[in-house]
Amino acid sequence: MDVHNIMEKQKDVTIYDIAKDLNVSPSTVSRALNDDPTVSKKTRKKIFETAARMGYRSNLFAKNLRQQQSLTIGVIVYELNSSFMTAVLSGIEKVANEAGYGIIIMDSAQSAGKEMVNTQNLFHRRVDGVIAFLAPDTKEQDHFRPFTEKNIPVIFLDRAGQIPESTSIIIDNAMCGYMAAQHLIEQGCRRIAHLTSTLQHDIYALRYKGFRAALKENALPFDESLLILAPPTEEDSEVAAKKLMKLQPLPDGLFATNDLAAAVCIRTFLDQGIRVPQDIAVVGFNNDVIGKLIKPTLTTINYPGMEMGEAAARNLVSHLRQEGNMNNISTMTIRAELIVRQSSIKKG
Amino acid sequence: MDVHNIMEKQKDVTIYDIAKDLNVSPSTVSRALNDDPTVSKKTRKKIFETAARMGYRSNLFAKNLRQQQSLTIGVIVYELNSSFMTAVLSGIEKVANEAGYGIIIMDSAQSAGKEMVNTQNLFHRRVDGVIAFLAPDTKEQDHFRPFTEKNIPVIFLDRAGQIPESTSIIIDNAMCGYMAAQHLIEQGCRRIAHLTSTLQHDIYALRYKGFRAALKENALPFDESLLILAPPTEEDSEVAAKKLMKLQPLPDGLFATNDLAAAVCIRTFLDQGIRVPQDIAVVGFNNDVIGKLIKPTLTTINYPGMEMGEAAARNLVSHLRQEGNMNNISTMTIRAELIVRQSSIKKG
DNA sequence: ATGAAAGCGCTAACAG
DNA sequence: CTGTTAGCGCTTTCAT
Repeated sequence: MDVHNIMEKQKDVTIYDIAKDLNVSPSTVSRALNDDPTVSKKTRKKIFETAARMGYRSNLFAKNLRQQQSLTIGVIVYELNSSFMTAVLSGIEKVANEAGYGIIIMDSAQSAGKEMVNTQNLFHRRVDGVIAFLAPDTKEQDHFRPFTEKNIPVIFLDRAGQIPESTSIIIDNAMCGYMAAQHLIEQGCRRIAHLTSTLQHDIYALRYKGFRAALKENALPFDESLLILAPPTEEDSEVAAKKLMKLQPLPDGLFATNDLAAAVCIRTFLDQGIRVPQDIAVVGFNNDVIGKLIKPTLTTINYPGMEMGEAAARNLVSHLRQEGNMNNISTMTIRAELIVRQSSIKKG
Repeated sequence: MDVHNIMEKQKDVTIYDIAKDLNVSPSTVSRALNDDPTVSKKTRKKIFETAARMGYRSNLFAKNLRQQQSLTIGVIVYELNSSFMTAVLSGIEKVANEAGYGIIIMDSAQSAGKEMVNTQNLFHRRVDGVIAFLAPDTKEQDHFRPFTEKNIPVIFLDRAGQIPESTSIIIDNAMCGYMAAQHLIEQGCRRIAHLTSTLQHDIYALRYKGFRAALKENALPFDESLLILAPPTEEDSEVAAKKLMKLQPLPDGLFATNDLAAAVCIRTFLDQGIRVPQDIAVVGFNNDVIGKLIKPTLTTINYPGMEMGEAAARNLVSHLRQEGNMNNISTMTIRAELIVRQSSIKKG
């Protein structure tokens, strides 16, 4: 048996092989394969046939090396398992693919350190552009500098980037906070608690700001004990829920900036005999699938992932194509809306 | 010199630039940068300093072109938004990164067509190896042939691959089905329904087989009306739940092969006044986070994603390194276990 | 310990 | 419409 051949790497078919086989020049083969109209139909056809027959695959490395571009967009996310992220990703992919770009996804898994590694990785892979969700604990953004220094466009989603040359696509977080609070107030809530991750980050700070603004407009008091900070994990949210239940008097409303956190709170409340929405009305954030499965179903803010992804990719592609009509946008704001379900309805 | 270049794309620093700057040869620079011990400490140090100062980044395209390898593993998944997938991905990433490989993730979004595009894409990107979750509607696997023909190892997860040279990492689905049924029987269930996606696929067929085996062992009857087929989406699962509720007499147990489907069923049952677990005990599959948040909490089969991902990556890396000690494994089975929660407990 | 030179596979002037 | 040629940036013999 030919034991050796099994271990050996197959030699690849190149355009030279095709050229030799057909007695044409490599350039003609290259042109044909790239749909250059100057190649005659006849040779074109022959070339495609031979390429298929010989099992040719183009060598992206050589192509990229030569063309100084990778036709690839790097996407950095801070998590993968949320329907929001999935929606964003599919939006990006759709637009990018239509424009001839591939995407490569890197997950920072909630870690600023990993995010830094990912940016370096993408940089070395020479992506033509970057779409990034900053990790929750990312402070400064110098690790994106290498891109902007090389004129590689960077688009930030969700959290606005501080790099001047970059574009950010966000929602109006203050408005969302305002809507959530206003809705709870309309349902008769007078003592509304707020559960959020951290006020260090603008998205949460803004939601909180809008929330407070609504309270103020309605002349409702708010004391610091009603503000609970906890990462949106199952464990931390449960601890937060218990803190909420200890408040005297019990709040009659809760605005949580995360659906998972809201769901865990509702579960914990119900376990302790606190009724939702009768005793506490709850509003979440993100419109994750989970909100439709828990009892009561969860009122939430729809964070339009697909639209954001599409907007980001479209913007990036136009940057890359130097189309110029979108190049000077520094911030785009996507519309988000309140989805009312059972968890907040006190009034019929 | 061309003054216009200032506005144009930055020219990259190459090893030639470093070499010229230091009056050494490009080969020396290359060697130094790759930690070749034959380079003297002194020049080595100088080279690293100059590289950093000049903002050098190695050109992966040139390197890959030269070395005929990409140091990249392609990962194809059929969905992104499940905690199972996330766990698998992080397992893969951890092992791959430790071994010096990058990973590139492609989402087939439940579509065999997209899966085919993704395989071609990875093939052209010349990944050194592939880890794949087949899409639910993938029938034959010829699109993986190009890889095996070039001796590029392919590892299938979840669903066993049919390509002879490939390795598959799976769980014992029949055993899982058996465990689920056995548990329900022990809880006193006598008329157990089964909700699954399709019996076309071995994983579901095997779960069903194990389930039936347990019934038979306990001399319990099963008629075809108790078998409901539906894709594990929210909408389809709701339709399925309604079908289940129409059965006469009502089943007293349900084994669903997906946690989301199980959750939707429970919600629908409760909405109609059917109690869980008292009237129907429910067991799901996957151990998604959702199972801990719904009321009652969901008994399920823990599908150990992280372990599967690690096993897959470890196996692949050893293939690539020709270590030989794992090369002839065709199937690895990972242990899965039953996690008992409220939705199935009829007996204290 | 270092250098010279060739070549990985491709594309893009330029020349017919 | 097609061919010739040079070179993208890197690694790797082979030579010194």
